[in-house]
Amino acid sequence: MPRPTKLQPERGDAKTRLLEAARSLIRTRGFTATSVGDLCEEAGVTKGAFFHNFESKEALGVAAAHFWADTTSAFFSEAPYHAPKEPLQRVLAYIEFRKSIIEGELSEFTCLVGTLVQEVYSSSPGIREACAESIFGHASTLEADISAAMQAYNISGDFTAESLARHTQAVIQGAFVLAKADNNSRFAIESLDHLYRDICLLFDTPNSVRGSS
Amino acid sequence: MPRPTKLQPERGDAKTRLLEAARSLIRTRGFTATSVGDLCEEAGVTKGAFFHNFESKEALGVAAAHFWADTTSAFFSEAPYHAPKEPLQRVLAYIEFRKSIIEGELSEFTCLVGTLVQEVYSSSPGIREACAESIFGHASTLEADISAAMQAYNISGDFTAESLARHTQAVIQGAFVLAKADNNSRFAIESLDHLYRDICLLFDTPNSVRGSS
DNA sequence: ACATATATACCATTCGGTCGGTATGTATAA
DNA sequence: TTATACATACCGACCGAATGGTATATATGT
Repeated sequence: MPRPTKLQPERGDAKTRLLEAARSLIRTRGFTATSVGDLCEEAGVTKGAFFHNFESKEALGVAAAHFWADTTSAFFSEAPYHAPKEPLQRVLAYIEFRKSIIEGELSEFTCLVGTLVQEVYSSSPGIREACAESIFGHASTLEADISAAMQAYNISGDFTAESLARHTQAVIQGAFVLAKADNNSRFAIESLDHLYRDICLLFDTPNSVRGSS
Repeated sequence: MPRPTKLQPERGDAKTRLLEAARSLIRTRGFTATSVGDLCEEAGVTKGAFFHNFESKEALGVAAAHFWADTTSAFFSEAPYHAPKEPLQRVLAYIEFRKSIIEGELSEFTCLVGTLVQEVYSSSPGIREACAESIFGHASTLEADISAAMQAYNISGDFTAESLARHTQAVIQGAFVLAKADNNSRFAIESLDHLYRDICLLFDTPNSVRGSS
């Protein structure tokens, strides 16, 4: 049973606070550069609480990736881009929504698991796998709309709903890399505009083979 | 004047060996998780040599990013994708070339500066800037061909040669993130296929406005 | 000889992690 | 109710190892 901590009871239980601290600090500094002490300080918790709730720093990394998957999937499932009646419009609305949430500090809109997996893919299989679940799990939430759009437009190119869903995530992840390099969000927006245009073309041109059968 | 080291003279001077060690280790473990001791061991060099050649670990990070920019720009300028006579074909050949060099271990084909900048964009402005120079510098090498192709096909959409060049790099960087999450190169290839198709559509459809003036 | 390049011993600090202890909640039973 | 018993959650001092960095010595090329 979680319980408010003694030190700062108003902030809730230690585990959640540590996961929130991890989300914030890892997005800013990276996983390795974030020490257990940093996390405890940010969470207002002691090391005892840390190692009571997590077996190791790596276990916190895995938990942070799961926490990210859970919170983001709730966030996206409640987002307004599901409203349009046409499936293609929902896909395009998703991209517009992704653009709209690019605001404020880089560490506030970039992806925790994308950063995390680049850093530890080789040294921590557990974290890598949890990140993969988050990324590809989110991608899969787009598949139904893409698939319906492909049927509606009678598309039968040499790609699939799954591959296009994954590609959108690749563009988004790459957009974040460019944004961090540029220390500015403008090129991330720019790439999402390219993605938007590319998907329009994919669904609205003679080049995307429209079968007649 | 560089000089072969005493310990392993056949491997050349310490500075170059440290930069090569950095390229390899940082791509595998990340920057923070790579210690100065690790670098020295991998390079077959002592700490004295390290701090003689680099003022600090961060300075090595900056130098490693410049080293990456130099070696990759030489590599790409000699690559065969410049051969086609049509500019659009050169752009497409570039993407095919990028696909063709996705081979072997993840740490052998992924991008040093893309990984590096995700990790330290906030904590080390010097490294961030060096990474940005490498990424956007490489993107700019594509601009002439894209621009020429846009003129040849009389394209006047709401994008530019610069933006498309950057977008290709976003896709490539994102493809590497997905590859690391999946611990496999297949989805990286898949995204480059999407990029290839998208560029074909962009240059070969009624949807890309072909002005008559 | 003299500047440069490499080697080695060493230092203060920080790291992830451990451990004994305390405070709080809950189940049981008189 | 109240006393007892036990489990859970948190605290904070402490540990050995590793960290980035320094100081000094030595080797090499001109």
